Amino acid sequence: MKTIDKTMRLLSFFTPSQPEIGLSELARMAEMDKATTRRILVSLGKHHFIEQNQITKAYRLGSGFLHLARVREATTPITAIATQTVEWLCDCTRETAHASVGSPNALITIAHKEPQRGTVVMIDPTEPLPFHATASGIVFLAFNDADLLENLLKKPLKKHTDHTEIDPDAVRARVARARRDGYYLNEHGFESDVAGLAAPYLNADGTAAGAIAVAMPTTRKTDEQIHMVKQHVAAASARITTAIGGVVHPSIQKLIV
Amino acid sequence: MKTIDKTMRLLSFFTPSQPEIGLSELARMAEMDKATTRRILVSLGKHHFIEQNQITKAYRLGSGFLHLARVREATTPITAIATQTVEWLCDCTRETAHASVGSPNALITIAHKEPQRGTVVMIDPTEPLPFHATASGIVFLAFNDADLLENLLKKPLKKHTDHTEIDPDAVRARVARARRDGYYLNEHGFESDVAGLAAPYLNADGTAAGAIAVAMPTTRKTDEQIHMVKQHVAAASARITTAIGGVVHPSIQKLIV
DNA sequence: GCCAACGGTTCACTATTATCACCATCGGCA
DNA sequence: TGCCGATGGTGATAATAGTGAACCGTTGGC
Repeated sequence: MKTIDKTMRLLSFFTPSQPEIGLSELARMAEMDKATTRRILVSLGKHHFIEQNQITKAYRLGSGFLHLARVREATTPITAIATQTVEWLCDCTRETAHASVGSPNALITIAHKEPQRGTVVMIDPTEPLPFHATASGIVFLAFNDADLLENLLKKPLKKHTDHTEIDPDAVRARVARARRDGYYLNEHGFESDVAGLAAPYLNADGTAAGAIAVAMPTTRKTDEQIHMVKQHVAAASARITTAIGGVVHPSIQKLIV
Repeated sequence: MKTIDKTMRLLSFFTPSQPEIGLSELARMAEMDKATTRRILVSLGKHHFIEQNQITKAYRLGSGFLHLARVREATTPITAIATQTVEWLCDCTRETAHASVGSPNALITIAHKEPQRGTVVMIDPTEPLPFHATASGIVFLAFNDADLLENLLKKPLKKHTDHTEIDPDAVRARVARARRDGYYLNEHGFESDVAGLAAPYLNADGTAAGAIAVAMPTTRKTDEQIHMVKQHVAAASARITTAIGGVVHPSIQKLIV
């Protein structure tokens, strides 16, 4: 079904930071012919999945997704569950908590909460989380098809801080460790002086649907703190997994007291 | 792009009341071959737009829509605007207010609020609003392609109450009146003893994106009440239209004091 | 007033997708 | 028990669909 693959590929280029894209630019990004690109966009437009800015002629996502997201949420209320769980996690750990779902190129934040205290990590919920540079990304890769990881490593990885790991083999090792441990602790990978501890939540088929994580200043990173956060993140992960009909992975189960 | 048409057609059968559908049933509903249906579903699944219940083997919408809906909302924050405006409308009129967006077969509620008082109309936000039986539906049809109306009238219309209008010509007349007036007042069409007054909000190209409405018990329907509600609904409509980059239609503009 | 880039379109060419007949499996029912 | 009719799922050929280089008209910068 190559037509569908191309269609979905096109959709994946629309992001919060680039929500409107012109025809030529989109064709270039997707490495497709302009004519093909346009035909797909027009087709999607007929079904309200794409709209066009009448002035700039740029294309943007349509209202159809609003509708389907509501239907999806009616079946599997992941946003609702995640919001609750993130609140609980933030209250327990007194650190910033956030949950995200997978998309082709990154994780998208669906819920977040910062605690009431002096120094906290602030999160921009519209910013996609790159797989290789975040704890959430590593655990997501660890509990997904190996193809996703390998496709990611084909292209050179972006350095978000001086400490971002961009060596493919090192990333593979991190993913392997996350798979073994059921969680991952990442430091300075996405933002300097921030440590993230994440665990995935799983679909019924055992693949990761997304990840839940705690982000804290590295200055507060002690063994006791990590131990405490790890247990709470694992519990939060298990809670969401169960709620969406998944089976909690043994490596996560054993982290919970 | 027939493949895309078929794909989107399949997606349109997933509704809050029927969020999981088996292969044979879906193929029958869409009047497609089982093999074709399955290939499309598998393709969508690869991109996380469809998931399968491992036990019942039924298909449901995937998490991809969550992500795209967030991107869409980042561009055109219609849900956020609608939520605010519905609150304002409810507070002003002291009646139930709700906003909805168009989908292929009905309108989907994206925001609603009931006022604090004795007798109010209660709304189930998961229930799709049929075009022909609601004030919102009539105004949505009035400010959309005539094809949508004609396709709807091809099939026999469903009677939701004893008073639901199901005669095609009568529905055409109602739509024409809504187009002329910029609003529509519907009584007993969807629920007995409820009157709905709706106005559309428009995209930049002049077509309706959705509708905003007030629902009240028919017992409170007086000329002054209707007049007051009409003005507020028109103002709310104009507010949303402007916020999403549309141009307020003259017939709606003239309703605003 | 040129050039380069844009959005959009065309039509000969070529690839993809549909269909039917098929299989394995499940759950009732006698 | 074994049959029936339903389900999910599959594969090879026939039929239909999608592709893309080259094109047009416009816009905006230099």
